[in-house]
Amino acid sequence: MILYNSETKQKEEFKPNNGNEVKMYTCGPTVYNYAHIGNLRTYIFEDILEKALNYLGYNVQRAMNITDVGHLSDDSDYGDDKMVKMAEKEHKSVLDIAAFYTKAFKNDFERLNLKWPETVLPATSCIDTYIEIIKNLIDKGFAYTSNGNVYFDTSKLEKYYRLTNQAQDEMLVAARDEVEQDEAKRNVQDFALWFTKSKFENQALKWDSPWGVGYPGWHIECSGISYKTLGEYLDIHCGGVDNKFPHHTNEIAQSESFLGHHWCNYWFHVEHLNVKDGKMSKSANNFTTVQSLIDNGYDPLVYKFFCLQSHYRKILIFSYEGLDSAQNAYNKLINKISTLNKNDGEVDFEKIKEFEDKFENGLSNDLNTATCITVLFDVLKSDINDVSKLYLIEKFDTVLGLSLTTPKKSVKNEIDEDLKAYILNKIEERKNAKHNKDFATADTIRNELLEKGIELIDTKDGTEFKIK
RNA sequence: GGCGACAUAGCCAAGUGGUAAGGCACGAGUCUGCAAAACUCUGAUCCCCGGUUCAAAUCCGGGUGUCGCCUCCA
Repeated sequence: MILYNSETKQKEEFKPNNGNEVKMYTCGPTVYNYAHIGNLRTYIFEDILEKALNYLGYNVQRAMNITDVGHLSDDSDYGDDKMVKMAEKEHKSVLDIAAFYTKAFKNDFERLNLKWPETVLPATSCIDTYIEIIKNLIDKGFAYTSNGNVYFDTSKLEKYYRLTNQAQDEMLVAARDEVEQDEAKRNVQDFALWFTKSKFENQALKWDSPWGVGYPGWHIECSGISYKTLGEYLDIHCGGVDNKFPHHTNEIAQSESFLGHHWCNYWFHVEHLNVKDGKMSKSANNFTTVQSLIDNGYDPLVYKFFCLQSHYRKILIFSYEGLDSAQNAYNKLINKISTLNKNDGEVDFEKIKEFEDKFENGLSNDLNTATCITVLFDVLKSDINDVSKLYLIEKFDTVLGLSLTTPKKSVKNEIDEDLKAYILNKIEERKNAKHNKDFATADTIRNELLEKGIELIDTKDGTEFKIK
């Protein structure tokens, strides 16, 4: 499998450290609010990556954190911790808030057919590990205490900027107005490992530590959870592009200084979902959630399909127009698949090979899901038998997770008998009207039903109906 | 100010040196009493300028434009 590695900035042949065993870490959410579909784009592709690796014969061990402590306020840098702020607003404890939004996040995973990683740990469950790492970093001289906090000393590294080409003296310090410079740091790019004092005094959760009662810095949690659950060597680390700097850069600094060797071989970053004028974000208040998609009548899988038609390293612009287009395509696909005959013979393993190859090549070529989707259409258009088509589509769907062969139960089977009798009665009435060339009455019946959300479809073998 | 990404038909989008996948929409046709659905057909020389090459959307240089990051973000 060829994967683009953000650290080397090129596509590379993927080789795990240990045979077919892949250790994969994915940065999780801060659970102070619902995830929006832009956040979810990253998790969609991480899920595809994991399933593609499985498809290609690897065993994947995957871990993810849930950040339930120590994050700043809203998207500006003022005020209180995000978690604290939301807790106050909703009159609940910080941990209640975290539990609530973790559950919501998990629910989004289910609705998008994403596999929940085997290991998911809240940041607050690994405080001991952070303390162990920080102690070690201080002992080795990579960290220092100042004004009550513990900071990582970036000047001790040969190369600090690993995922970005920025040169230190060319960086603007506090590029955004709201960001204040912390005078306690020795170097401007140093970052906190442990806080006992900060501008956010009302931190709700605090723990005892060798440096006083306080809470961990943001970056240490991923290093800690990754070390605790996956060990000293990581094959792939994933996240959104915005995390390249400072988050992932700092993770590398901490982890490698602590471990004493190179840590992670491949960095997988997913580009952002934008709206027309820029990125989708909670602060810009231009975000859409899975629930709001559902409320607007869209199947969440339509959004997933929308994402898979483009590449994960390209910005994707979200619009309802684009989503409608994806919805049409997805519905046609599902409908067509549902008409395939399950009993028309045996799978023709000779003929399906070319499609399997094309699909596999798509996955192997830096996760080119767009060509994988194209293979779906190719299969349906080809002249292989239906059983072979179904075999392929089911196989491909183990990676794509689009519920291609298991669409929701036909509404037709679930409606109550009275309604069904009523509709069949109307169809009969219309049939008679048509027979008598009374097309006005026939059309009236059709329109009446349509207003009630019942669509009539005339076929050679008579009239069928569909409830919207 | 620095770093980086992107620019392909009306829209989304693949393509990484050999004469442009796919999807949506539009239009035409078949079918139909009409319509819907379904099926068939139809469209681009790849932002601009210059260079390398037998050959470039694909490589190099210079523009233009859009977006992102520079300690909150997926």
